[in-house]
Amino acid sequence: MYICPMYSSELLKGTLKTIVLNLLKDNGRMYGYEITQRVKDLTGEKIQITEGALYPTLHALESQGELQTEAVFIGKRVRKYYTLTEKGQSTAKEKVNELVDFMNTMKFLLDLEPRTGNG
Amino acid sequence: MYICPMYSSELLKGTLKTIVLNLLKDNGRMYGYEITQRVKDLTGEKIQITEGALYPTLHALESQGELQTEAVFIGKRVRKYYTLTEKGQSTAKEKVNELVDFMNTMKFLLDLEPRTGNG
DNA sequence: TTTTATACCTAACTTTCTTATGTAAAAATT
DNA sequence: AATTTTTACATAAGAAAGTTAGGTATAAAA
Repeated sequence: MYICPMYSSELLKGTLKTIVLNLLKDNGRMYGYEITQRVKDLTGEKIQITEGALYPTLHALESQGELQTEAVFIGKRVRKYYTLTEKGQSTAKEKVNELVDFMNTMKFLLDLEPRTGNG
Repeated sequence: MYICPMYSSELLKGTLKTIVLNLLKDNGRMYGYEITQRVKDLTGEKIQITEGALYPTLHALESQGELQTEAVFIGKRVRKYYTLTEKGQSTAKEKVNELVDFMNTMKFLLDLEPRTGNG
């Protein structure tokens, strides 16, 4: 039986806010549980955001003015939708750029794109 | 005046061991201070490994049997050279593969390589 | 002679997760 | 109808892996 190879969780550290902001940038509005499922689905369960990590992060982003919430009743239950504020939209772009730049630097450092001698 | 844009340090978390193991794989043997300088030079100071992070990491890798040391006197000072053990060599490969896989997954998740419809 | 660079080290603290736990409604299963 | 699973929110203790700050001491440069 095949066990899905999740990444050692240290790698995820520092990327959670970026993932959340970027998902909201692309999807308009989402609620917490939806975010965990979307990430799980998109990555084939390789990346699984835990609720213990996500909810505090959402609250922090909201208190920093990056996100705003909208409570919607689904039957008797409340579902909290999050959307980016204007500040959140620019932060999302910055964070994604920073992460991409970091990953490019890392790939170079790991010598995965060796110079071919014509540079 | 231009300030060098270092990455927010959370991103580095979880990648330090991989960087160290990979540098030793490519360079045969290195000492701690040399590693900090090499990374700084290779990345244009975008990634700076602090000694407070590096030395404990080197000690941990050694106690886990990934690295072995060789003390060399330079004048009156000791310099500690680290080399990969056999175990360290396979760990280095695994760690690099994992990090590359993770970065590919992240790039996909961030929708930087959108499907073109022919997959 | 004084400062900077080299070269090692540890410890308190912070950040950011994981793990565990709690609540409760809706849906699916037996 | 009763039980389990899924949905959906939340918090808190603890672990992991860094940063910041400090210490020691030699060699080189100013």
